[in-house]
Amino acid sequence: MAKQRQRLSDRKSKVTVSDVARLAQVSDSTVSRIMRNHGLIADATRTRVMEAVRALGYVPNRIAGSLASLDSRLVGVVIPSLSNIVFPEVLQGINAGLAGTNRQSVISVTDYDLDKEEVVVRNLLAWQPAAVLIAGSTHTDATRKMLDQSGIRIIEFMEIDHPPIDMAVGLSHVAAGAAAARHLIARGYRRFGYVGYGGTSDVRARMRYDGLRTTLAQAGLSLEAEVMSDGQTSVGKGKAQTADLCARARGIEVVVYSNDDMAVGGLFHCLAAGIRVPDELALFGFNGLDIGRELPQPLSTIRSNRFKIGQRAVEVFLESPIRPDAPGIIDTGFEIFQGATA
Amino acid sequence: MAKQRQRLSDRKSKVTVSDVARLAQVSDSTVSRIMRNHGLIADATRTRVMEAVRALGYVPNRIAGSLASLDSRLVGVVIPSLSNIVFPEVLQGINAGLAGTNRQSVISVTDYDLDKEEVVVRNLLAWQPAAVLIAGSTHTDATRKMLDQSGIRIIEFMEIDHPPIDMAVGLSHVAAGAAAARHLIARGYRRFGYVGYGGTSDVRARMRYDGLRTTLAQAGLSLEAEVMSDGQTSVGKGKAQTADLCARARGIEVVVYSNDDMAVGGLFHCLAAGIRVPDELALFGFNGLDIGRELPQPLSTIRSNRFKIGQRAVEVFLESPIRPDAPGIIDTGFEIFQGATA
DNA sequence: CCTTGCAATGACAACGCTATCATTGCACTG
DNA sequence: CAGTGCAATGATAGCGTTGTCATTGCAAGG
Repeated sequence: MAKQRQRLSDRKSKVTVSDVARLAQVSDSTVSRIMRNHGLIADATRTRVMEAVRALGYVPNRIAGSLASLDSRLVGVVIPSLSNIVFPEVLQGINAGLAGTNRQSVISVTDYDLDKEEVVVRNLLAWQPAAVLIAGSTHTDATRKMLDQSGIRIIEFMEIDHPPIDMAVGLSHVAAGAAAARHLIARGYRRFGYVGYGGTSDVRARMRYDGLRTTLAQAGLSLEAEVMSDGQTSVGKGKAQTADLCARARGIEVVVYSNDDMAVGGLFHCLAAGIRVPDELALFGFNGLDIGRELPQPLSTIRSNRFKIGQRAVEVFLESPIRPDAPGIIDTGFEIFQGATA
Repeated sequence: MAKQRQRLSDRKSKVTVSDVARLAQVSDSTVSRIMRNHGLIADATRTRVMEAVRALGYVPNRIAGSLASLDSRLVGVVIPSLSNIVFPEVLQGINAGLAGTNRQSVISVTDYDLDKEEVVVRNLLAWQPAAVLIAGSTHTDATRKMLDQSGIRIIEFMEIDHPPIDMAVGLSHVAAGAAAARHLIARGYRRFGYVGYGGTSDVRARMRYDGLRTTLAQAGLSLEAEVMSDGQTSVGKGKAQTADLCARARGIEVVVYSNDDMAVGGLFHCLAAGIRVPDELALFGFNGLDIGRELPQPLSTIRSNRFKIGQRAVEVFLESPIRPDAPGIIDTGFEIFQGATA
């Protein structure tokens, strides 16, 4: 005779398939099939079972289901930040792509910390996701190895400047920085300043910066003044750092910003300080945020398409859930927005 | 002799506890204990097992673990939107509260749609979360029933104007609307306009609106002009609707906005149209977003503390993971920010 | 009336881990 | 040196589903 130990003394009185099956006078299998809409079921049976489901308030346990079917229906998403609006925008694209699918996203935030990213990825993989969508291509070796060995689809989004583990969806930030330089040079600017944030932690901002500098150098130009700060982007920092730059440097014609938040702050400084934009000082951002377009003078910037990046990343997975032999890259591009500040 | 069917022909060659145990010459139990840091383990054994873990690249399967321990370590989070920056801010607070815990958040978005919320909640509960943090107190009956019957902690955040299922953490939006009215009346304004979004879908914006109107009415005043729009908040809408309102209404002294996004748009309109703020037209927002503070004139508004709301919501759960007998309310308050636009 | 074929349902072993109880071995104690 | 206590480890039955195979019952066909 079996021991029948009480596994957990305070067992939650959870309703299980068996409870439903008993009430509806069918087997567990039938209930399971009905809940999953899978296989042939007589109408009468379906009705009877659904009544039992409602009567008992049965909610299938996806944890057990995932274990049994070896399919969690989860898509892991790793982003560096929630306070930088671009990532919620990507998440919207991801959710849009996932809508109508039976898959669900699980989001983790790394705070731009690669060690934290490693922890976060390990925890994510423990949930046996069908794919991982992760921002950027810069990871610790251990992270990269885990992602690679998982065998599932790994979509690295936002940037395509580095060789991906599996697939990269985004834009070239080096190219974007270079394009900004060429555009501004073509518009006659020669004396450049730079205002940025994130120091070394925001790799993509850094790549744009590098692209900008390199292209300026090729034209015999340079950044005559820069003000960088640590931590998160903010309009406030953009404002303060622009004030700082104006105080320090003479004769700067145009300031390039790491992104639109900072640039908006720059414009606010100019408005408050009575600096005429773009005549006295021109401003150029990056991202093409909505707010930039609504400013009294539309912000000159480069538009990236975050929503599309998220959506496209999901599509890649949905179109081929199995990792292909060779890595690939999808360039979602970018677009210079003329605006009125540069 | 057992049948030993091959469950899944294409079995992923996953590494399991047993593989690790075999390599390290210990039992499954010991590996499990080591992975969970639970129970007494000899140093030598721990080292040997961890080596095996590394050698095999073992990642514990939390789905199996959750099923066995009947604890998913998940906290479900339901929010209406990602594009309204306030919700990512709450998420940050939630993540902050969860940091250092072994719990993980799972986020679902409803797009301000109560039917979608019902689906989303059902899917969330299927993952057997230890708690659900959900924005707002307005749900379908079915949603409310599911949440209630789950027996787990249900923290409704953002608003405390309705009786909660279990616990509500946030502020009274009716009171905030009323406070705005009193503040502006005290500052001498008599002729009010309103610019809002979300129609009926953003219940909290609606409550602020109601609080405002009621209090104005008590003072014998009313909203002389209003412009409402559907869908998501945006600076652009605030700008356009303010232009609209200015074109339509004469003699309005102050415009109250459903929130800061819209108000910032309003200020941009005034800047572009040469309307002097607050002399010709005063503006008053809601939320206390960072950007409002950095404007050339700081936006007059009411600060709510989204980060704190998220953090507090998590704390409630962590402090008592079991649902108490009686519902409760935690008022995180709000604060009028004088600013320079009203 | 006996096959065939198929729609409908049932039985039961996985899935990978952990809670529980059982066992081992060794340092002390008296 | 038997007895005691405890640190360390092992064995195993679930956890609630689902995939697979088996079975049932009934209509159609000869």
